[in-house]
Amino acid sequence: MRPEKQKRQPEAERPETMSAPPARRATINDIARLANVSKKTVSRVINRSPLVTEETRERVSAIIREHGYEPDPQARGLAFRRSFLIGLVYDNPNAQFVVTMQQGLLDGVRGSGFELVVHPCNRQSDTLVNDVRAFAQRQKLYGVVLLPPISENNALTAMLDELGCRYVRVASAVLDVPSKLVISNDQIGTAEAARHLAALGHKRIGLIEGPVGFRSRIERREGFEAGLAEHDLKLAKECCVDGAYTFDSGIEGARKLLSLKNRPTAIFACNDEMAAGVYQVAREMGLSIPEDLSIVGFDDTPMSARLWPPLTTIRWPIVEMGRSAAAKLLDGAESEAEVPEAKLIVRNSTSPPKR
Amino acid sequence: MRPEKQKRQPEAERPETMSAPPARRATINDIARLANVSKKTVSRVINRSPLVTEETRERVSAIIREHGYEPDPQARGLAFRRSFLIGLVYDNPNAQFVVTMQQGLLDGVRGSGFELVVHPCNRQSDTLVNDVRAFAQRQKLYGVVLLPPISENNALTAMLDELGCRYVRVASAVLDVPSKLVISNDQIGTAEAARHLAALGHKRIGLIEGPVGFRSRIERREGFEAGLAEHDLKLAKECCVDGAYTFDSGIEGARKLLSLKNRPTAIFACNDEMAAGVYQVAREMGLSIPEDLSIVGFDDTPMSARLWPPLTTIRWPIVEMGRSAAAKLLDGAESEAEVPEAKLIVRNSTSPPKR
DNA sequence: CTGAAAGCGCTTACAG
DNA sequence: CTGAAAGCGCTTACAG
Repeated sequence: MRPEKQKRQPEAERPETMSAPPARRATINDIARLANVSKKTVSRVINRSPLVTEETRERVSAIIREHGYEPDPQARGLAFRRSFLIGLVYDNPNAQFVVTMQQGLLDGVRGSGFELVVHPCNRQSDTLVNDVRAFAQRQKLYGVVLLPPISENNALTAMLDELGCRYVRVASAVLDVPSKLVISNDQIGTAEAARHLAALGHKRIGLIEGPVGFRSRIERREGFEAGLAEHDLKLAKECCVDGAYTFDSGIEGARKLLSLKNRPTAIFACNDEMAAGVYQVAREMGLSIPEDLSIVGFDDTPMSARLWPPLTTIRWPIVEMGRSAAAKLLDGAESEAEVPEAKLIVRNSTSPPKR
Repeated sequence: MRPEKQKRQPEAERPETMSAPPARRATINDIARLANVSKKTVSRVINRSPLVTEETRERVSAIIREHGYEPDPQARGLAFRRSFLIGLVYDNPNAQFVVTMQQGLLDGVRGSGFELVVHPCNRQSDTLVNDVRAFAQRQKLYGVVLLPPISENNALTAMLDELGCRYVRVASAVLDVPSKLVISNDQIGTAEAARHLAALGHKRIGLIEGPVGFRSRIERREGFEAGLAEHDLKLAKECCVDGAYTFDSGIEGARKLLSLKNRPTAIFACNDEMAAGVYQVAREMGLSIPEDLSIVGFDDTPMSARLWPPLTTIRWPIVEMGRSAAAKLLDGAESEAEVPEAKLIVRNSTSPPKR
């Protein structure tokens, strides 16, 4: 609360070039008067109530259009006891993912009168649930979109249920009912990556996993193993190392894998950042990519195409997932927006193993 | 408007696990009753009006705290004829910049009760101004933050003035009064980059510029030339090529520069994306970095450190700029938040020229 | 199918 | 310094 601020020098802030205050916008009362109906009837038209004769609806609609009337979301929200705001709650270090998701959500929300309010937060914080509760409660959010990994937090969704606040989770596994879930199907992409490497002839393959506690860690690994299994390949125990979806953890993981006596001819890093770390270690060790080492990432960030050689990686349909999340929030389960599958983008970081 | 949606199966959406509806939150009336004052007095306390005795203020504040009362921003907004929402209006392809800026803005807004509503838009669209007007008007935005390059659009700010909607522009040049401007001082960073290259002994230096029409194009170039001038160096005409802040434009620019008969020993690309394009061309041509070609970028995106060799680039204080923008919007000109200067991050893409 | 009254939770403008 | 009344622009619950 910093409300006194707006009272300070209220005139001084008005630049001299400022023209007369803008004409008052039409309200529901204006429309009602002009249409010769009660405001309640205008309200019914706004809210698409069936309890209006076609003729009345036409007349009122015409006047609404004519005057460019738009109902005030604030007033409407106050009466509805619910705002027209959608909260985007996330704790994701991947800026590209967040911005792309925002774009998809905004796509899905376009023309609906809803707005997107961003709310980054800290997964580690022990006030996380209370923070989000305060946010949802204070703004009387219409709904919330939860991005991974905090979309996996059931304490969060339990709190939202308690509040009666809708939500949609974007997640890599079936963590909820379909109407509250947009699933990323990481397995499909990682299985394809595994098939690709196997088809190239790689037998000994390294895996740098996501962080423990992230659902995507499990999904990506399982998909990858399933893909290998189709080629009767298995991941050697020593060829699996932990990662944290960070560049540094990719470096660390690659060091471990590439210092193995029998070192892998290919490495699948569970995201592009870690794959970039593998590049770095390969360079330090004088291994050339892909001749000495094939590398596959996950995300298809812009960076992946800037690396040298350009990285083979998995692209997932983030924009479409965002659109779908918005649709589920606004329209409920009824709208099953199409979300294409993740797919492998083959570039130049993969080739058959030497010899 | 899709208001009928929320009426459909209102019960069905309530999961069975859902506990009783949450206790009604305290309102101004509850506090007034409990404190034995009128709601107007509570309102005065909320709004830090001086017209309340210290004793009354104490008593009311205690009850507010005790009940965890928070005034409803929607109701307050309706009465104030202004919301507590800040619009972030941008058309910037750099996801990292946008997310980092969001973070800074949110930092600056924290605890104030204001929220950030994202509104990406299209610079090219001829309905841009009307789109933003509708947005600001409909939501009765408290204020708007404009990111480059649309922060340079005076039609936009004129419209906002006309609406009486505060704004702060984030821009690379003095485009407005200080209270409405957070300046990025690109010149400081690019001058340093020039000095760095000159000090290394480069004489023939190439420049890949930003897109025509972007103010940062001019600023970055001028700073760079100023830095060179300190070492009595000048940019050869044929060594300046247009860019568009995209990877592809960096490739194109680098091709031109590196096919010059007397080719530059160093290239300054006006952002990291274009610098990545220069890497690519250098590789294609068999030039090694930095031995055959030194490269400097601008932005210090995470990618810049993943390139090989890691890119020397200019880091600007995006978070601090965001904080400053929020402070200016909320507190007015009075708060002159500190914004550090841009600075050169020297990595391994620069060295003295060969021979 | 339509509307008058009351209310959502605040603040304004006016008294005192 | 404090408060009763009216109002912000909508919707709810209730009549008819």
